Amino acid sequence: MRILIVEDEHKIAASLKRGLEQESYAVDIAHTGNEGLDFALGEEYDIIILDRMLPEIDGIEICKSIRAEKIHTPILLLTAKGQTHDKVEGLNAGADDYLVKPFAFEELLARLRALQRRPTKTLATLLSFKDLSLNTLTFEVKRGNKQVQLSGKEFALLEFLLRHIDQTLTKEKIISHVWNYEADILPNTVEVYIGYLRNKIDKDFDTKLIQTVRGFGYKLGG
Amino acid sequence: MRILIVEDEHKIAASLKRGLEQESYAVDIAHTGNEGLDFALGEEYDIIILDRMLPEIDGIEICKSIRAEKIHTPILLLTAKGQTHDKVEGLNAGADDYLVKPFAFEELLARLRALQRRPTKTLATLLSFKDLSLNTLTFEVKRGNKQVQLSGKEFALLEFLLRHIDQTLTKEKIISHVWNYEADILPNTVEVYIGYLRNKIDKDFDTKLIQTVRGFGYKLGG
DNA sequence: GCAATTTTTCAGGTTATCCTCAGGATAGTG
DNA sequence: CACTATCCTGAGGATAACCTGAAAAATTGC
Repeated sequence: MRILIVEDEHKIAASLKRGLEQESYAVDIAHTGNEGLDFALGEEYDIIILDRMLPEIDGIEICKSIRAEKIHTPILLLTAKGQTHDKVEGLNAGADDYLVKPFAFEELLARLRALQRRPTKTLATLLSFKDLSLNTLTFEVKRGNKQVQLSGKEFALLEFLLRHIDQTLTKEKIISHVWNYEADILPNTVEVYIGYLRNKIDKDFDTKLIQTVRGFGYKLGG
Repeated sequence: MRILIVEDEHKIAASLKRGLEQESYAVDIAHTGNEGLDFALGEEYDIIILDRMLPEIDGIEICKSIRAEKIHTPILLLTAKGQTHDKVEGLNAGADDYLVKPFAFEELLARLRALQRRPTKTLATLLSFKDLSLNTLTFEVKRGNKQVQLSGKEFALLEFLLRHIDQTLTKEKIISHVWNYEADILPNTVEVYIGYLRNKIDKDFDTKLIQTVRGFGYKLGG
């Protein structure tokens, strides 16, 4: 189990590290927010312990940044105040649990164990068809063994196609599931996006997966 | 994937929307129960997130109303209290899952993914007569075990015939149902399309399914 | 605030589909 | 059988569906 601690007070950080290593965790320490973010993005941790109050950046911001990078590692937020207001803010920012300072070390251990029990990693949904695959957790898309880079809308459209493999989907249906209410989208926009997907997914391959069913819509097939 | 959020607290709703859009969901927001019900009945959603406590109507009531309209979209109920009593009530009303506020955003994501993994109830869409079948969801048409490729109008005409199996349909009736009102269509056009259908459906088979009732119209029979 | 990316619209070319027409086939009637 | 209303069908122009390059509009990142 690998743990990252982001905490500016050196003494506290060091004592946590010692205690956790005693429990056979592998511990890294970052003393500033930026450093912490670098570690979190660069290495793979099983849990991140994040202080709410940091010199440069707010812990909440770090938390948001980590989530924005699609990293779903469980985050435990440490905070000096115990107001529920703070708690809600932290949870909304993407933290998984929340501990008020000062705390008993045993309490921390218990929370860490609870976070580890959480089945977050098993939740990845893998959608696939033939040699095309899409991971809704990591946003990775592959055709064959080649990684494909998609934009947000392209991804959403492909996900919708993959969730309805044996159906022919009309442009209207696609619009109503991939776009929201206030988006007023022309059918042609769907055609354009299908074109983009074809360029990225079908262009370099012999078997074309995205099929046009003239008069009805589109479907995955081949 | 399209999500409806019914939540009266604007801040929470907005922050959820932002977070979910980051995850490539298409999100609509309703701030009152009535508005939420309108959205749920009028649009197609893949998931509905429903706050338990709403100003006008109780979330539970919205939930019941949605189910009463035969809409089987997965519903996730948000509630401030964590009493099991509430939980049971929510699930009885037709909710599929249940989350206590405040919650970690990651937790919400996990629940949503779980709800999406459920097999969606697809309503029966198969029209058939003898060994002829038509699927309105996939737009597939089969005669015997042979797939038949129809154009849009041909499909619409055959669907109309299949929905009125015992009736003899006049050309006028066919025109007014298969074409739209302002379309000014000659009766001969129907004859032409009946011909197209016969070529694709009856030509290679001994028993002819499309019958002419001279002076009155056409019907499926044989 | 500016550059880069993404989203959306627009205008064009291409092609299957749609629809009409005209002439031929067929069924019903006297 | 002849006559007529009705139906069938091959041919072809009009139409609408689809694709695509490019540019406008919106969004994001620095």
